[in-house]
Amino acid sequence: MTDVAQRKLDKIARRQVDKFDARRTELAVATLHTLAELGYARTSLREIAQNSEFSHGVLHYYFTDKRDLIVEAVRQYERVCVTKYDEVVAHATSADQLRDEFVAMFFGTLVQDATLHRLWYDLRDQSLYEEYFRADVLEIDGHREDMVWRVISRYAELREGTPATSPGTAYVTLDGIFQRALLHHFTGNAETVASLRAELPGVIDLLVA
Amino acid sequence: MTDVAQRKLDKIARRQVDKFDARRTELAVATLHTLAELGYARTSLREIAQNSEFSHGVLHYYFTDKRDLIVEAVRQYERVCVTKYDEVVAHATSADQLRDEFVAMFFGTLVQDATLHRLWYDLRDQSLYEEYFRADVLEIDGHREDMVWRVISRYAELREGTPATSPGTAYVTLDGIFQRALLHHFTGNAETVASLRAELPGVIDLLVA
DNA sequence: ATCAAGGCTTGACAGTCGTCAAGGAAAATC
DNA sequence: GATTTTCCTTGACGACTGTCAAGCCTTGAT
Repeated sequence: MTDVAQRKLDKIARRQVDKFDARRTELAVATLHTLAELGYARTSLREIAQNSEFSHGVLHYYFTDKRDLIVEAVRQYERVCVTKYDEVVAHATSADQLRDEFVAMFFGTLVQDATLHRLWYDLRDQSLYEEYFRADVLEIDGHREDMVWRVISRYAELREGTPATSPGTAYVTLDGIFQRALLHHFTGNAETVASLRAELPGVIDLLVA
Repeated sequence: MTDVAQRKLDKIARRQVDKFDARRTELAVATLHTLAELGYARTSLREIAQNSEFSHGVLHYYFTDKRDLIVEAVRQYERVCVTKYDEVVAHATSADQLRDEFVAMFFGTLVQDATLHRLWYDLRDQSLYEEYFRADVLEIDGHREDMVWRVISRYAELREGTPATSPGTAYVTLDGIFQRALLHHFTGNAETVASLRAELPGVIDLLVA
């Protein structure tokens, strides 16, 4: 086989692989939405397929089994959710501005992406029962911690102070507030969410005092 | 019917009710253990029955359906887990003692009752998907917050200071640390758990500074 | 134009689920 | 001791699950 022919075949192969991967992520996204809507416990392959434009059989063409599919959906989640606050950090010129915009985005995504956040906590806890995607969960959790730390350390910088806690503690504190706000958001308990929002600036200050 | 006969009947009726309730809680406890072991997603009625001394049919004699059973199991969890730290608070005579014993019990129950704690987070998140036991979850969450607040406010008292946050913020901070420690405990990541333990006293001080 | 390969649908499989009815065993009542 | 009531088991039902094989349709290569 000539070099030219070889290169041509490679190109074709690559195109096929690209197409294959594109379909995989397409189906992984459909899976993510289904999971966010129904939760891990009640998500079935047929339900996932109904949220895509294909039939249920196709899932076993692109994925070896359900686990493979869910792992891919989890990784898809990661791509969506771990750089949320970076633009806020990037263009904030004062501490107050950073804090206010962070709070706004914090509660903005809480409402806007509520089902997706609900899913994250579901998946993180499921990983305590089934090991198969725990590594991915830990990786995402680390990225979330990094994301929070970029905000807090930048805020300390603008305040000309230093963080009062480790990155891990800062993360779990803000994440705990987020979880609680999410619970009361789904309960329809708007005033509790509002009071959490009112408290958040003070907590941030506590983390850098 | 004479008064005596009436009272006798009442007594019998009460005994039957007591017996009925005793069986109910017995089965609810079996349900709780099954849930802790398998998680909400994979817990079936037949599996629950196998963790009791009865067959699967009996569950529909004492409970109207699966939801009824799970609600009762959730309430059973509440009875177990929301007074853990009260004895520590009661007999601590110095701030340092209270803090040290709290930390010890915090990480003691983390390891000892790990599967039960894992279940709590599972149930709390499931209540975001299905509303039927959300009220119970909110009630338990409130009791956990109260429990933490009894510790923190007493600690502040012994330190002759005042809490630096609201009860809610204090709770979610400690709970966030607990969740993270639980995750790394199940992962087998002992050094991360140890470093969270080393950090905890500092966080407590931060909450009352 | 023919043929092979890839992409997708359909339908079936074995297993599990919650639910419930029929009936046996045990206990309480008379 | 006989009879009614309570308690529990067994087995079945329809629905739903993940998985997979058979085959159709489309696409691209020759």
